[in-house]
Amino acid sequence: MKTDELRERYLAFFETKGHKRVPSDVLVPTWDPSVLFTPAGMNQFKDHFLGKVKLEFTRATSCQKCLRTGDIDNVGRTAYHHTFFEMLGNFSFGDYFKRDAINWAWEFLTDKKWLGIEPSRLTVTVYTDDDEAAGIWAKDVGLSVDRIERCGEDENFWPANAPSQGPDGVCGPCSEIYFHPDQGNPVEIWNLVFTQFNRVGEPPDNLRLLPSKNIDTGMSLERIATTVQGVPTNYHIDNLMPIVLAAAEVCGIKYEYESDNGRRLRRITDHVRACTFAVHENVYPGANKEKYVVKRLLRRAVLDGHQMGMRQPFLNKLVSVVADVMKRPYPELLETVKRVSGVIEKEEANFFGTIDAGLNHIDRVFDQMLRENRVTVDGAVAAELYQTYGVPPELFESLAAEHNLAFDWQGYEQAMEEHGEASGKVQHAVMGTRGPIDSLKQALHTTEFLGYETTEAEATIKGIIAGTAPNDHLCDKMKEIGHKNPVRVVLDRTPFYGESGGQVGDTGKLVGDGFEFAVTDTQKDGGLVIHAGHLVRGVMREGAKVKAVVDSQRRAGIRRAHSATHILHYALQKNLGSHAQQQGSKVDEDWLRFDFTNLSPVSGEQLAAISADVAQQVAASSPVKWEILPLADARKQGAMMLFGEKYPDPVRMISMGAFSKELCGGTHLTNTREVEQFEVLSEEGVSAGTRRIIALTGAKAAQHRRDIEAAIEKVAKLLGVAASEVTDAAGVLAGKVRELRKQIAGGGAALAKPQAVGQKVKSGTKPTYDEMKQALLETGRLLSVAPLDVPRRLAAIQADVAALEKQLAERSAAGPLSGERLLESAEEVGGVTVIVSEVPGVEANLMRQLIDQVRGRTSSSAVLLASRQDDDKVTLVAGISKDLQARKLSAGDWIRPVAAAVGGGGGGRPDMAQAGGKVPAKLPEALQIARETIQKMISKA
RNA sequence: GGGGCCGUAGCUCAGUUGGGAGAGCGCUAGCUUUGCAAGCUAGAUGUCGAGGGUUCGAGUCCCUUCGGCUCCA
Repeated sequence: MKTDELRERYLAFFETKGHKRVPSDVLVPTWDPSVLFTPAGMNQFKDHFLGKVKLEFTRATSCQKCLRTGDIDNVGRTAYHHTFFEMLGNFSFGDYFKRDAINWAWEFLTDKKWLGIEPSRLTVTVYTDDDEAAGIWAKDVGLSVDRIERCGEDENFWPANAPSQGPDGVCGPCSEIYFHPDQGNPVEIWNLVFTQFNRVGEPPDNLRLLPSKNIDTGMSLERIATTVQGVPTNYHIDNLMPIVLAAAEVCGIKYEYESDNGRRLRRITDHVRACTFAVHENVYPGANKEKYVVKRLLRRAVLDGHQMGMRQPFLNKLVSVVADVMKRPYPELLETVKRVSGVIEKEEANFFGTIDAGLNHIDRVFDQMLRENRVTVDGAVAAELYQTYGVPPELFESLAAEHNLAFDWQGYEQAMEEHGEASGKVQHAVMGTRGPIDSLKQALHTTEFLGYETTEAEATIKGIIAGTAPNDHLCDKMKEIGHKNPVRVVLDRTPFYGESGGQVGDTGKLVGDGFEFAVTDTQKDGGLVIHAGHLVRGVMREGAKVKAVVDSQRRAGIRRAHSATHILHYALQKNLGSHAQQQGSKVDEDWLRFDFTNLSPVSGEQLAAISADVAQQVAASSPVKWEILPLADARKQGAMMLFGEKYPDPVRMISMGAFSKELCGGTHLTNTREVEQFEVLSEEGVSAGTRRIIALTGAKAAQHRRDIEAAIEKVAKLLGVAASEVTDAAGVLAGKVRELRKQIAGGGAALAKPQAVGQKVKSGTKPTYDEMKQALLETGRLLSVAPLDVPRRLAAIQADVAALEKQLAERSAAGPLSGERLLESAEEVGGVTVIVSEVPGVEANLMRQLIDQVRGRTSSSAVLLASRQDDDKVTLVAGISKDLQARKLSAGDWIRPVAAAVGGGGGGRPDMAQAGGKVPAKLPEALQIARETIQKMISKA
């Protein structure tokens, strides 16, 4: 039986038992912050199990794509381990329990109509004291007692060891079904979890029966397929073997089960399948969270290829094979093969680069080991190379082996552990714990949301929660004013929008009889809306009537920003391509941040075109409408759907004119013109493949626009050119500074004529705002400063130019400079040519060159030059010839007392020393000291 | 979210208690030579990522910032 057929039969079987067939949730559920990837079939039903949502069905079955990295080291080595796999499951939310779960599992496995597995090949386990389950297996199914094994809480409890070690919360015993093949050990094929307890505290008597019990079963599709198809490992089933063989072909080797390369090919198979799905869902390899997991999986697979001799990207060629074998359940994979393999290829190429660089680092380590005569690669060193440059330790080890060197894995592991601790651990949220919010949830289920129609409404207080978790609690009344931690209030109905879908929560106030509560933030928890804030006057009681009033001005700004976000999303896709999908979004008062997929930075022209498109849609005054409709209908109408977003059904769809349809729960305008203005503040990278645009709307956009206009005007005035020419003019000015610096350093005789920088102001048409803005942005980039800092920076550059020109003027006033001319003023002291001279406008570098010239023309010389700068600085450089050094004279000794005379200090090497001072007025005296000092030094030597 | 590393010539990089910006490859010219990444000689090339600070003096020390690489969670 093919895997595709097996999957279908399972779902069909449970449909006959009254289950709703639910499609697989996404692999990367961004709606669930507690996990990076979907780890099990039950994940999408968490809230169903906890009674947090209204149940539209009480029995469900699904085939869920899952990804786990806990056992990643076993992948390829064993027959059954994967990172990516599909999990079959059937679920009961307070509906049927053990009896049906067990009987149906047995029926599906053994009935000829379904899988028809020989019953004698199956045994089961139950939890130690679960007589109920054991009884059902014995009496209903008819298993003999020797085929029902009782196991402890480490094996047959979920979560493992929960009764004794926790965590608190929902838990229960389970029953596992084993298959006994002809050869080898029995394999667990199905796990039935009976969640019937709530754990509270430490044993004994810490397991309380839940009022509604649940069933959660899981059967790995790959494993049951292996069993049914009678093949030795999961990698031999009909939808994995083609990938293994394709990988072997791409790598140019023959697949053999029992070999290092066999293991490598299986690992490549698993990882490329995982990466294909993840990248398909727009999770690109990167530095954080799930992106990092994808990157690591990818690199492990590439490293396996590298160890088999591959030196060019190859994994990307397997994407189409994965899509082909998985096309029946996931036809959408076929549509993105090109994009997915492109992304993978790019990352592969990156990693080959990393490996190349790593080889150099490794060689350096080997060289050092050779010098120090060591034969074992230090694990800590290897770990450091891995942490810093990504040099894979496996690569290090195999190269070490080639050099007959050992590799210290133990030291490596230890160093990595220390690094993990230094990087900080994160504690995981415990599932199913019950706080005051949860009891409110059970009583209320949802807060009725009125915010789409109004910003004011009458409501009743249903709960007041004070304190912070885990010490938070419900209270009947609240009279304390000025409390430090925010208090949370739950109403039966509210116009306040709780933060979700990137839109921030509303602020405002709750006014009741004799009291007022200031709402500083609004959050959502399940279906409840939580108003957080502070009591500002009076006494607030549970059950009291209030008037809930949203800060409508702020809300208006949020609506502008949110609708503008949808328009921006449209404009991005139009200008960059359909890949430019939302990756994240934050909407605040007239402020929005939008992350989207795009491999390269968005150019100035593209950005201008995007802004123009947004402006055009705003000006077009398109109506904004929303409707509630079935998810399938929304999809049919081409509404934008995002991966990882969990959409309810029916769903709320926002449409703007004919150009935008998005599923969204946020608050919006009624017409695009109400956005008023839209201004992009910045475009930047957040991680590889993801860009971020920050933009403003309404009054904030208008203010920003005025700031830009003011800045450009200032710049234009400063440079004396038209606004459209500021970039060029700034470039010329920056070039001029460079030129002047070079002249001063090089001592070029020609004094640059101060050239007019576009003195003529062109009349002609006034440039548009967009042109001026782009000019300012470009100028900012040119000078590497923020656009609004451009005027200040330019003023500084102009001051520099003036100072440099002054310096050059001083120098040219003093006449041409050269070693020859200096020699004219030389005096002879004991056979040594001594020059002590002020050289106006000359800086240190040029002084050194002059001294070198003198030394080149004389046999024995001592030269000290000085110049004044900026009215408060003196620069001194002294040099002596080699023969004087041989007589133990030092330029440093000479220059020190001279520098002291002008209030400074200095030093350097024996042949050349540099110093400076702060009192230019004393320079003449200092030079006199210089002459006396050198005379003494020469006569003494 | 946290840790580490790197930005110096077109490229790959060196630059040692702070004191004259370098090497190899490439490039240009000449010579030599019939060749396969040839040899010799000469030469050009730098906002030492950006901004600020400390200092008489910063590629080097401190702070800020931008860009890139990398690991951990």
